[in-house]
Amino acid sequence: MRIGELAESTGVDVETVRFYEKSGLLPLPSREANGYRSYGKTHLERLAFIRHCRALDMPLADITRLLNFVDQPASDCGDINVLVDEQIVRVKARLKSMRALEKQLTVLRRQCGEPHSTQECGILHELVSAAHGEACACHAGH
Amino acid sequence: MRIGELAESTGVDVETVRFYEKSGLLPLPSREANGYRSYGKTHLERLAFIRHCRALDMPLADITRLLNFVDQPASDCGDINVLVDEQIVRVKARLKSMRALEKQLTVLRRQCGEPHSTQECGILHELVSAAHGEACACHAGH
DNA sequence: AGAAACCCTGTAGTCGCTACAGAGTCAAGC
DNA sequence: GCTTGACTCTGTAGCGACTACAGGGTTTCT
Repeated sequence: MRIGELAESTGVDVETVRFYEKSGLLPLPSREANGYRSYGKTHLERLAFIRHCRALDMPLADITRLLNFVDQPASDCGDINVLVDEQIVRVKARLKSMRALEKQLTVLRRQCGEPHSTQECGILHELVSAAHGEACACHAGH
Repeated sequence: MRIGELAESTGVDVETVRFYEKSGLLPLPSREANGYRSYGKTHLERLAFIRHCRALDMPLADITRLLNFVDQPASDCGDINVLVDEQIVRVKARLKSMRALEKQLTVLRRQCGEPHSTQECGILHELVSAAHGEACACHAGH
């Protein structure tokens, strides 16, 4: 299988496949006589694994560690739990701040219904008031 | 006011202040005889404005546009609404995918309660099954 | 006087790709 | 046989928003 086919069947960009190889996530494939990369089933599975982890927003460094576990079936899996737990903590934290962010933005958006001169724009007024150290509606309630 | 004081009173890193200057967000300050940057109240307010916008996760390019509006008080503010609306759309979309992500991760985490051999780890099993194109619990229900 | 804390410029690193530039290879159509 | 187009190769640079030096100069405190 050439790189284009591998990329196609995993929904990954060709450049990204080469990037994963360079980053050490994908093992070096064998080469055809012309120098083209030649992939097998194991590469396909490994790439699918990587994409699945990426869909869970795991950093590549963590995926590397997971792949090491996959390659050593006899090792203890305790660190895998830790790794997933850390990821959950990260996501939860981001989620919390995103929720606050959404609220702040909608409050801010309400400051200006109809377009008018910038001078009277409630949104800008809000943003500028922060610059004066005043309380602003969008960041008022923590 | 020197750069350290400015950074301190806005909660911004000194390097970040210089970065904002280089990016054209902060106007060039005057310099002391020794070459040190010298800031005034306007810089302080502008920097606070920038940080407030960044707290709303706006890209620097959008903040630049907002600052242009601030500098032209007579202009129409219609584009400001558009800008904020776009930001809200971005945040809502990210929020949605983050929520799905959290769910997927907690499902995944449940696959492995107690540490044991990697071979039997439910988490790895889930992740690997995706590599075989099978349905996985964490990405099962869309 | 000497050390710590500040300031300067400029460059490189982070993360996970993405987008070239410039070249070689291959299959199909005319 | 020759061109066109699609594929592949390597290597490097760019994104966004910083962060972290390296290698110097200046100020401030003791």
